Amino acid sequence: MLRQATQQLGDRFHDPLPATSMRVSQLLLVTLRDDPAEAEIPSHRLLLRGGYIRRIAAGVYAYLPLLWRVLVKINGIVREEMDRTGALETLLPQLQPAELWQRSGRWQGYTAGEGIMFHMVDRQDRSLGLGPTHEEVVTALAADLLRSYRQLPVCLYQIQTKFRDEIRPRFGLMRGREFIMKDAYSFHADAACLTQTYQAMDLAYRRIFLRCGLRTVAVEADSGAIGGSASQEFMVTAEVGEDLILSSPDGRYAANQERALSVAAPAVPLDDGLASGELITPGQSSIAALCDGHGLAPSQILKVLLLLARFADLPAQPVLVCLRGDQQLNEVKLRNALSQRAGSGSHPLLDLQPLTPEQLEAQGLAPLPFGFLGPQLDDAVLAGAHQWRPQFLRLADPSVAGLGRFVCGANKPDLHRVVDGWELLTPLPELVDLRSAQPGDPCLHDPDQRLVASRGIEVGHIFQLGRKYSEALEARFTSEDGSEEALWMGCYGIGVSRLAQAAVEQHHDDQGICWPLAIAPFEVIIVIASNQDADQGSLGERLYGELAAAGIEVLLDDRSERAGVKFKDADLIGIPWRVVVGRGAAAGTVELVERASHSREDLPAAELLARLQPRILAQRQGLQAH
RNA sequence: CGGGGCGUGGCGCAGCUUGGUAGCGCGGGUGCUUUGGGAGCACUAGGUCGCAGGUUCGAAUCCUGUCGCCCCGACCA
Repeated sequence: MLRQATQQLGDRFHDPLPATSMRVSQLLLVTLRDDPAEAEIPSHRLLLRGGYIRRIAAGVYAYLPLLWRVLVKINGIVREEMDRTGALETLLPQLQPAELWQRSGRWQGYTAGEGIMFHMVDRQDRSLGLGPTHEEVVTALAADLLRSYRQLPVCLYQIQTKFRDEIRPRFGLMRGREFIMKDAYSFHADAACLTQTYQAMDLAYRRIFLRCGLRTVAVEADSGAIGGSASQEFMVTAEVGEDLILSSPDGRYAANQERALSVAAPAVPLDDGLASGELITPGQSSIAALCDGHGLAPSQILKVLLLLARFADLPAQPVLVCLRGDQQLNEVKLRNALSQRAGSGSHPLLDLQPLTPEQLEAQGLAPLPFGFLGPQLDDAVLAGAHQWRPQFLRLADPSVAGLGRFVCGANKPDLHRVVDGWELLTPLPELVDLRSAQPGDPCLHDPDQRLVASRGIEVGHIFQLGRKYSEALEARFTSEDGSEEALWMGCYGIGVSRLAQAAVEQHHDDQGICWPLAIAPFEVIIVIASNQDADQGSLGERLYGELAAAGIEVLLDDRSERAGVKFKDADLIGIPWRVVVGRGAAAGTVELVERASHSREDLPAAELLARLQPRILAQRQGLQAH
């Protein structure tokens, strides 16, 4: 009786072949014929249609069995390469006490304002957060475990689900509120050792992405909310990427636009045609209108932006920014400049927004002539503000300091002025790099090189953190000379679930996904064209057993569907190699098709393994390092 | 958070303007036929039209509120 029951179960749960093989009939494969309305970009559509993911809530997805196999493979590659660097795998808590984050000074910044940390209060009234990253936890651990320079360096890593309450989750796994990330943290006795590990991670990352079959580019990056000095991002190049990459054609420079530096194109000199002093500009409140009205070039105009910065535990700070008229404000650079000036540890920047007439009114201040503002705008306009600091923080991009004569607002409606030189302005703003580098700008390293734009999906980011967290959380060790010092730290992330989708974005066609073999859920799919045909059935089964026994990850489409359905599904889910057992089965021949190239050949079934195995072994290596 | 859009069977959608008690395609089930690129015919199951109020003899449809989801933006006025 028991034996009979086990036999019945046998078909379904006790396939005698290795676990690397699988029958489609038992895979719970649910593909969609129509494009789901929610998906915009190809990779998102294909993952939904191919039965890889299902949405559970905004930015929250179930990873179905096929995708899980992909993720496990990516994790495997990540693990091998991290282990190769000597890093140690761990698993850290997702539920983290507020206290740790308060000690690092990030609790407010991550929970208030545009904060991205999910947080809650437990029944004992303790505040907790769901980990968006693990610097605090790992540094606290390091403080506990690391005492002597003899234990250093050490690197811990984990592959873990992270939580971020994104302003706008989008594109499926690309920007989710829950996602899988590999994060690593290294600890060192000195900066030189940190640099060494940082470089080792750079190499490990390049290997990881090559092995995953991804074309990536490494770019200089802003270190953002994580903090620290040097930082580099790894971008999967793709049209739909959310990041703008600026790079030089000679390959010597590449940076995220948030961070990119360039030489501003020279300004057009302002000739003497315009008299110095007041310039009547009725209704000309924009750069474009001003240029049209007076035959000016945007680079001859100095524009003024007013913003309001809110810091924790400080009055709101009005900010006056001067930029050349043809340049764009880089908000990331501005935020960094503001954070530095406020002492980001104790007073993190919570919010930065353009100053509005409504806000002025709410402060009990007189309206300002927006569109006609100039750098000389007096602090007196802020006098009597209810909650603001009554002085502007005045910043200017260096490109304005190079201007000779220029036009700027006169701080009166419908009026600008022509100024003979930057040094005539009072009070003189502080010069800080605030402009966005643009495609076409000359490069710093070689002005003959012009920046070129491309788009990328950030799949990895490495940072030299320095001692920011170890100092805040008092993670110290005893150095060789007996003194107590804060640990030097680095941190290194890879978005595993994002990487899986980025791979689809880079490898697909009209019919579906074309997985790089190294991360494909299966390496080969055997399609039995007609289940009714005994020859096909038995040959398909035989090849299935043969490939599986040879250690190849093989999927057998044994469903009683029509051949067309199976072909469509095979293309959609994107298994790299397809073996069709069809009309030639009786004569012992099969068809071998490569998914990505569509190349096909007929061959005797007896030769299949010998033909396929070398290619699969080669493709498991991923892209070759160049 | 600002703007726009959408919530109708598992998926994709129509119906709403002009209220009268729900429909199409795909998918599911059964049967017959078919069988190398998402088959055909027949039968069949499945929806209190996101939710809550309101107007009305009567609401998927009109009004109010609310929740959810998607897209754009959140920088130069």
